Amino acid sequence: MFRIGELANRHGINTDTLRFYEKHGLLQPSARQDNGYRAYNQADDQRLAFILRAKSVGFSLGEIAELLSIEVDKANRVCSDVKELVDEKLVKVSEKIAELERFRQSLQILSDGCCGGPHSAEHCTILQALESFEPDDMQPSYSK
Amino acid sequence: MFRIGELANRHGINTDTLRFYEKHGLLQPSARQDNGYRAYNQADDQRLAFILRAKSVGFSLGEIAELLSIEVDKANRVCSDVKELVDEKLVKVSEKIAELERFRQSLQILSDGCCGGPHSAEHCTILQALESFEPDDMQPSYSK
DNA sequence: CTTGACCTTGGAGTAGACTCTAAGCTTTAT
DNA sequence: ATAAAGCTTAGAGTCTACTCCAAGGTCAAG
Repeated sequence: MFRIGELANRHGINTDTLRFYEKHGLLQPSARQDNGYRAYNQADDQRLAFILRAKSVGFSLGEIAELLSIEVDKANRVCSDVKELVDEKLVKVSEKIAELERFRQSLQILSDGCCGGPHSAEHCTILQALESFEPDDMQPSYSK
Repeated sequence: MFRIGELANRHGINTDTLRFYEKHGLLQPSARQDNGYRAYNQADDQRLAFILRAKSVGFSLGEIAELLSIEVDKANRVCSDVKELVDEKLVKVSEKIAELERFRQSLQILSDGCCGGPHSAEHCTILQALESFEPDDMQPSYSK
């Protein structure tokens, strides 16, 4: 049995985080001591580890709640239930990467076009681009 | 001279967004009509276009405020002031991409290991990984 | 018996970028 | 004349994942 501070410490997180997870239904302590202190057992510890691993691969707390609901009812769930969640997340992450890649390329084009020197910014190509170019003008041209 | 609705319409945004930008110092209407309505002129329109272009390449509103402060004082600023902001953003975006790439690879490994079929989730490799693997186990192994 | 570390609760604050609501005035169209 | 559309304001709500705060109870050490 661990108290909240011990459990938090074992996992390198804050006690507030544990109370936050509890409030959001991710991790209920299995019991309370007579004095009202939260009492976590081995299973709670493992559940927390599950949560933190899921977080480390990018799942949001909402998605983790879904994963947990399958985990606790494994016997009545199938692989495709689980894989579906992973694959949906894979799509979301890939889309976000694609968006950021577009940003990165636009920024790179802006950066490359600017001398970055001590000249007056009045003719700075970056500002000129932001003043009047269309977004398309900041896309890379694969044709050249 | 445009009223708030016209300006919002021309740029495909919400009037609330315009008021929000105003409150946050990004875009002040150059005048007010006698009835109190906001009156935007050509310069305001161009400033808004600048803001939206900067947004489209990934700048946050705070970063855009910095760009605007250089833009309006161009004559006394230099290229390196501008390029610095772009390059800092480039670093932030690249770091975020790197993080998401790690997520993507971990998720891909989880997905690849699972049959995704109608079998009981009791032996699902994804759940097993989240139950007991160390985060490193979900990194790709470049050695193979 | 006091100090300090730990625990409890409810609730507020943070960041970012809006989005919505309420109550009310103005303008435009019928 | 009236209804619909548009404008005003201040302020609240949304989402995510915490993080902090206040006021107070509990427990071990010195």
